[in-house]
Amino acid sequence: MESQKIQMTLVVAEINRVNEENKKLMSVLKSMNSKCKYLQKHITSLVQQPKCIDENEIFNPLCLGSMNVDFGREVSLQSDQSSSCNERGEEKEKIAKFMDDLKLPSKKRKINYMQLEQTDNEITPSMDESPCHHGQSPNKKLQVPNKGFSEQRAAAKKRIVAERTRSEKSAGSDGCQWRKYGQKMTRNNPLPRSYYKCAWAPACPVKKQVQRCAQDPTIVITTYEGEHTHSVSPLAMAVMHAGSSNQLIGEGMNTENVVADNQFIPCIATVSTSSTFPTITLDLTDDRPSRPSLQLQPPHLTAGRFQQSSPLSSDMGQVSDHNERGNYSSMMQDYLASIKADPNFTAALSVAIEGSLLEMGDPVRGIMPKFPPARQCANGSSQKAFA
DNA sequence: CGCGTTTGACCCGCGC
DNA sequence: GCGCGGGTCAAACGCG
Ligand SMILES: [Zn+2]
Repeated sequence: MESQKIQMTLVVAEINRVNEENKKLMSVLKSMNSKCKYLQKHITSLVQQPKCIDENEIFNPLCLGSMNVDFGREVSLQSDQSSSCNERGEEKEKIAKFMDDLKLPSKKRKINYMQLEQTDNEITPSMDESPCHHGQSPNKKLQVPNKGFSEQRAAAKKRIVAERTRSEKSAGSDGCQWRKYGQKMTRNNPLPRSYYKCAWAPACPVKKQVQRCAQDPTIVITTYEGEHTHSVSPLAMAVMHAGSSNQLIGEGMNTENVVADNQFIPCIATVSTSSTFPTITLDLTDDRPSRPSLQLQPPHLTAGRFQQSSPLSSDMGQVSDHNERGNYSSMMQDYLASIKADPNFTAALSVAIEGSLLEMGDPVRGIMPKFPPARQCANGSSQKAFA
């Protein structure tokens, strides 16, 4: 009898706790919905504006602010509405001044700008030179010559997202499985750069580069390139699409300027068009204590669906936070990240979730996105798998 | 022994 | 044409 009473108390407490969480979730969903609406409205208005890029436009970095935003379909963002095409002379001067401010070797200031189309944009990492601000320096490799536009444009179809994280905050693991295939010392950074390929599917073209910041080795800059050819975990999705799903905070002379206000993913995505190409940098180094760090290791990993020895285990992988694995909080973050990654899905999901939250106790079970099965990379030589 | 990582070699594009 | 630098390859290595 006494034990039943205790059990009853526990159950009531649990119900209360779940109710509280439900309330929190409801408010989060509402806020996310309003943000989604705002973003979509914003995008719609931007898309309706006439493009200021024409076929002959070579030097107009302000127009290069147009970026690839993947909201299920690809749309274009003109990141600076105020800069019209009529002001190019003035803007050119600004750019020249900015480049001077960068104190780069003269050869590196020689920039060729490729034209960009709505679905044809490249978001570059500028992780070389890697100062601890959001990388803005032009990268030699990323300079695109005027010649060979078709090739460059084909290459530009690759989506590139740069992510800046603190290593001690689960920065390296992002819900995807990676195999390291190279490491290089780079000219402008005493710390090596690591090269990873997606190991979930042999044919998946996605690569990522990981480099620690020279001035603050705890900061890791991760650059993702390409789109997964397979379904990925919501976390990977969130990272790969975070440039569009996170609100943007501007810096530099031509950035999308929206105050970041995200309680669940402490990420500031910076879209910088001050350098050669627009850059999306996801700043996960935010230390605001009230905001839990992004749990980049999805909860399903705790069920042993991944190999213990992640490819990241030797370097960046040591940052995975085992203490919080599998707890409810991280699950919620994963879940929210996945929702944020797909705004089109958000509205429909939120209605369904809203209903289910009112009826059910568990707000998460049954609505987690489907994962691909963990793949053992056991098909012979790891190198040959990508030959 | 299998698998992932390491690391020197190689390739390629670019600037001079 | 040459040198430099970044990216990739692949044999060697190490770990479980
Ligand atoms: Zn992949």
